[in-house]
Amino acid sequence: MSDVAKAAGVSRATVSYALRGDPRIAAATAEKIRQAAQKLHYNANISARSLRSGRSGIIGVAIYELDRPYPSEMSAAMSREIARRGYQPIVQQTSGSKDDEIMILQKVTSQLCDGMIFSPGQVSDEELRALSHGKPMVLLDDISPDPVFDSVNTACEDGSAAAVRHLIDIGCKHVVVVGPSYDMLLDDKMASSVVGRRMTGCLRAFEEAGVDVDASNFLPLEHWDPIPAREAAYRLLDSDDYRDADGVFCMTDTIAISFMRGLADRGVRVPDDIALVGFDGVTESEYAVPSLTTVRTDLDDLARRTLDLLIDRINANVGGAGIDATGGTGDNAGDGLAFPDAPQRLTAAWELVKRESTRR
Amino acid sequence: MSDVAKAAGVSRATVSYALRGDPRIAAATAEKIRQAAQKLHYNANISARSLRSGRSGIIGVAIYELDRPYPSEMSAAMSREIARRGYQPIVQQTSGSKDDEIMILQKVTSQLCDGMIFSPGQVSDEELRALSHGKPMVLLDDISPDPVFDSVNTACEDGSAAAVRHLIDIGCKHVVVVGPSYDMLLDDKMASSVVGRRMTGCLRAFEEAGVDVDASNFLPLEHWDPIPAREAAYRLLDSDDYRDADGVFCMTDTIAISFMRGLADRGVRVPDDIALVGFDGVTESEYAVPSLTTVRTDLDDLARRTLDLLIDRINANVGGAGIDATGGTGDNAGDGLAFPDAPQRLTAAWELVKRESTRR
DNA sequence: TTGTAGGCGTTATCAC
DNA sequence: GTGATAACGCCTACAA
Repeated sequence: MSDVAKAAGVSRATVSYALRGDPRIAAATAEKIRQAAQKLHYNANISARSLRSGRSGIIGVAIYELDRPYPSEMSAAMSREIARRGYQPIVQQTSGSKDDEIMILQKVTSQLCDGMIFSPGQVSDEELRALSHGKPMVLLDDISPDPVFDSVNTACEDGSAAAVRHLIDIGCKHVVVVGPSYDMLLDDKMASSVVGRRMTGCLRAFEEAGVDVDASNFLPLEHWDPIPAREAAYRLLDSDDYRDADGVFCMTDTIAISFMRGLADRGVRVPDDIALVGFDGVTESEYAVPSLTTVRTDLDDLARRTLDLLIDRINANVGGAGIDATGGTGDNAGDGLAFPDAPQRLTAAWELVKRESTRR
Repeated sequence: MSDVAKAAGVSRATVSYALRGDPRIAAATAEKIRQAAQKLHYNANISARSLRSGRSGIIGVAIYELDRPYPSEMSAAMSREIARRGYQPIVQQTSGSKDDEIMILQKVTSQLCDGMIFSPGQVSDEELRALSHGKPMVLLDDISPDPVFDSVNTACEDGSAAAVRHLIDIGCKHVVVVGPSYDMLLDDKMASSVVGRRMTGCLRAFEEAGVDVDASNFLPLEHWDPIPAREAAYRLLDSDDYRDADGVFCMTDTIAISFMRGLADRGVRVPDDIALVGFDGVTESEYAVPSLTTVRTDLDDLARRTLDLLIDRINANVGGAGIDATGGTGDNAGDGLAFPDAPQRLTAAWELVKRESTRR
């Protein structure tokens, strides 16, 4: 910074002001400084800035299973939206264990980032509050009963209901939901977990159609992974309970595609013998053979809503403008409106995309 | 840190030493300090550490198109391996433009990270050197003629040759390679680009089989994306040049799966009418119907080799041990061997996985 | 084996 | 509108 100051014939403080677009600096001076910085390949040191001001201009995304289509497409959408708002995105994988989630939050995200987007796996809301160090955080698909943070959710209930309704509409007599166990109905987490809310949606659709529901309408999956999902198809075909199943709703596209592969292993035709619906709307679902009907979450809308919330909180924290005065289109939803302190809870746009797997 | 020092009854310096496992501190003292830190939820501030020592304990992965299966599976593998070695992984998406790649390197990766793993799109090796600020970097699939950095590559030539050979072996009379254009042979970048090297492998296989090659053996693709790949299938079927094509090698699995979808749109059967081979070995390839024969890159091996190189360079930079004395299994390949200064160039393990798409 | 002191590159608070 | 100066929290000679 000293070098730039010298080259531009000003003091270091002036360089700092000019580079961050402080209006106090004369336009001509600022331009001269910017050019000097450019020529010297100068870039402000993030560590120093963060140490001194507590702001880094970085927003972090921490997500489970970066190698699966849905999380990776979601991270990509978040990254794009973060960059569009003049922040630097970083993505981190929370590979399952609770300790790992905690470590990521402690060691990098909460320290380095001005705000975080987190898809909680194991950590509770209360623990998160302690780990957040007071930094703004928006949670994804967090359904805890009394939320501590803003959150944006996928349309678990409505989406699942639409999926099951669609199967019934096309004439399925025995619809099976792959993922949750029937016993879950007894669970007190029905309202506070993603599975529970999706199951609730399914039940609503069954009820509206006048379908009586029992254990034979659910095929539980220990892990929502490709291998168990593929094997679940064998279980469906081998068990008497599901013998007349003619429609299946899988709780994620990845499950649906693996399940479909399992059906293909046994020569069962989709949609002729069994119709199939997924959830997420990953790219893959469009290119599968047959292409997969699915409840598509609008990831761009999800990202937009998430960042609306997060950036409002970040600005509320300091009561000022963003760190990068040059970058922003500055549409921080709701200018001038005081941001409410109570955690907000939004739902991303979605649609039922009808494709070959339910074409009859 | 002062609080921890007070709680443990030592000075701040002692806390710093103890927490990083400096052998000078007595084991009992160190333990006492660790417990105090734990109780107070103390974590060293990365910004301050990085500012003072130049080391952050973070390794960055910068990669193109985080929302595609191959890059996302690769990032996940890298993240796991980075964590396994006691560093914190962060992933960034370089969404295409050269400016974006530069910005990512300038603004965060090169500043914040002790080392970087980069899959270069538009930026030249020389530009990278300037942007790296002397920090170690390992490139992925960088084939520049005189490399500046270590790199780890996929088996472009051998893998492609194996793919084409396999198609010929199962009896294909007219093999078409989807991706590069025949004109590329005239290009001087044959040896220094991924496409070029994969094409070279194809040509070798053709030659070894005594097959004469012309433009009808190549179906060029403007962008290696699903939509153009799907349409490429229509082009193949509609053009007289490819009328008798009975085997297709696609340069990535994503292309192959989209291409296969295009064939299905026209009712062409795989493998009966046309056999198909992909490249990468993404999870999706195993669950496609029919499952896809592919040249699978061993991502764990790729990650291992990449981090062997990178961590050796990081340690050479400071001539010491890793930042986290507790974390490492410490198998930094080749103990005691002086690390050569010349850029290394390694190739990841791979295998041809034969599946239904070439079963005849 | 432990304590002391100075500085890493910024930004914020003052004067001017 | 600009310049001097003191922190931010940590690391590391060096002294004890």
